[in-house]
Amino acid sequence: MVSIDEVARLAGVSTATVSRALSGRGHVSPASRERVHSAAESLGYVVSSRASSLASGRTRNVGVIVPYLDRWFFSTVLSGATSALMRAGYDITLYNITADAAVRHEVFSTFLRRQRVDAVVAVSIELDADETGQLLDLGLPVIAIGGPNPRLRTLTVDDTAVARLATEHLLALGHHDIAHIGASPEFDMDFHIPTQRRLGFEQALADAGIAPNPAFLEPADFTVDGGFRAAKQLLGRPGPRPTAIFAASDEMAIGAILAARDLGFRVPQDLSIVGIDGHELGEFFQLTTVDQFPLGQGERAARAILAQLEGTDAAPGGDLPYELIVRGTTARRRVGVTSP
Amino acid sequence: MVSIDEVARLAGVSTATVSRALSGRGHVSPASRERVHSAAESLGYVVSSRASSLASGRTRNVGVIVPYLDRWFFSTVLSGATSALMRAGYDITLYNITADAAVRHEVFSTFLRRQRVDAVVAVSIELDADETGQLLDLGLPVIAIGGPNPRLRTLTVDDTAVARLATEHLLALGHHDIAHIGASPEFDMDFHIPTQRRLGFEQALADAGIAPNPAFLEPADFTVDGGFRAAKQLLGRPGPRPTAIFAASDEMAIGAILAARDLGFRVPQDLSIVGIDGHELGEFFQLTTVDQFPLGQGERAARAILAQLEGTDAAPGGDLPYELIVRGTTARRRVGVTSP
DNA sequence: GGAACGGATCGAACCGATTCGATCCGCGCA
DNA sequence: TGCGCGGATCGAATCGGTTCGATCCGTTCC
Repeated sequence: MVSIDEVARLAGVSTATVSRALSGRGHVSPASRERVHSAAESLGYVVSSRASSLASGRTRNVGVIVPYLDRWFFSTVLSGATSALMRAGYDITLYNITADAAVRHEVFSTFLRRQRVDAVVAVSIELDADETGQLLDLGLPVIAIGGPNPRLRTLTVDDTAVARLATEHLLALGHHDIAHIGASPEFDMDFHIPTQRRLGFEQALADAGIAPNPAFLEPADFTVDGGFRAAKQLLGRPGPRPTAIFAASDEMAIGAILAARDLGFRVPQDLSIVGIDGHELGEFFQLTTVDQFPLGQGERAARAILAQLEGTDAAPGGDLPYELIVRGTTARRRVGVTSP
Repeated sequence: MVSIDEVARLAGVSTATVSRALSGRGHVSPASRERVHSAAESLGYVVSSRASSLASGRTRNVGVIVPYLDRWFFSTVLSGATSALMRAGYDITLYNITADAAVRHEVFSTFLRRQRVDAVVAVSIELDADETGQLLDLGLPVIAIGGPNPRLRTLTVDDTAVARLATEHLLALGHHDIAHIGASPEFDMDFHIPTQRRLGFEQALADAGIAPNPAFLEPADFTVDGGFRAAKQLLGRPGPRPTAIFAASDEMAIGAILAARDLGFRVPQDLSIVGIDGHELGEFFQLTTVDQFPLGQGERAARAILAQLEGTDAAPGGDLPYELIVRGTTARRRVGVTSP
């Protein structure tokens, strides 16, 4: 490997000047700068991050913690974050916290403390008090996407408002008998998002003066299959039947569409369905949804971290955008034909 | 941050001994080892990878290059690789080569040369000669998953054999009129996998003495939507109609299932459909497929790299497993009812 | 009993950059 | 002409570990 000394020799300057010329810090005459750059180029020299980070304390590397890699939502956020960071010249070190509690603990107690990263982005992770503390202890810029955490700088979407928006869309179309596929009320403590979405749903109903029907609350696990099963229950069960379904994720909404078709219900004529997320398959299924732009979430997190790192810190975290995308799975309630 | 000197002082030994005790290299008496470990623990000391890697040349970090993050197949391979590497105590630095040619070039010419990684795993990337050369120049262990590359150690599945297996499954069920959704013959040079799969398809037909029907070759882009459109063409067009479809990916196969339903064809009674990959939704759609265990691919790549890094290099790359999973979307051809 | 051996330990050189403080020099101004 | 100032540059200290070579010492074996 080429070292800075060879570049210095070839350019006829000291290593100090090479360092300043290449990093852009401190004064270097245009002539020297040019000589250094062409010497570096002709030798194929790239600054060793090992040495550079030891001496300067900067790594040009951002740690990203994700709970799942093989789920569409998370990998999309990650994709947005990585491309923005790489464009800025940063490397990304990936910490995949999947399932295994031992690994998860190790990440916070060891991996992150190796001084390998300049900053940390935590994507949609429910951090407990210990983990939050360990993150803070690093003394680095930290951004958490998702779930509010008062001790951390966060980028959050208002999950309750999102759910309310989806529900209000159905209400505006004349639906009263609206079912929800998502969190079971007992799940409350563990994971915030499903619960927030259920609360938003209930708020919207309450605002419209509609009493919640417990039979219209069907728990599911946020997968297509889960949505499919839940919808089959809602539609197949004897007794009153909803005219619309609000699913807490697009995957579940897609499952619900397929279940409805299976049972002979036409969407949206017989049943309206709305989801949340902005899933890549939403377009294909003509799914009405509240998009929360996961790619954009990753990019915003990256920009926020970069702003902190470069010192031009303007944005103090903030709210993430969302938007109702009306496509083909929702329609006005058909009066008089609804409940056969 | 705690440094090695503090640990040495607390344990009453030299920094050299601390280093040997914690890394497990060289001789340290059990007593000293114990004192060092408990000193380190009580101080919350973690070896600085900056300093350690500069001094030793080892980073405990593996670079992983992926072409897409937001596609199921790649993120699943990545997930398998990361969890295996993290379990072994390695960090993962992620290089996402998506689209942008400038970034892609930068990765090979700069990012990877920063001496940040001990080894590189390239996931399903078609590397050109330059890129292969740059990878080799790093002088590090490199493993490529996917596409054969004579200059690199690779882990590959025999794409032609996989496609042949899928096709032979349909043949064995009595189908003669089999369509293929996948690569167009003109695409040949760019990307190997679609072409290999088409060739396997054609080989299997030839072996069975069936002349290929150009009208039964429908190009598509490996997405659900692409498979959907392709199947609509195949099934809706006037003229002879296939009794079975072999799609070159599960996503396209799922699109084909939905298209068939749309048009009123029953799967598998009227139409058999088989895919490739082992997609997470395969189970839900009861899709018959040739699974290639992407999670396992990532794990195997990780193990191969670890073996090279730890010196216990036994496995010289090799072939990846695949397996026909017969579920509900394929059945015997219904004699006499096939072509209305 | 002494040489040979090998485990335990230490001091110090070293990895390859960054950056502080010092020196040098040209220029403007009194 | 002399002085002060600031840009350009350099030497050397520094970052925090790892590891080489040397020292020390208790065993084993002639």
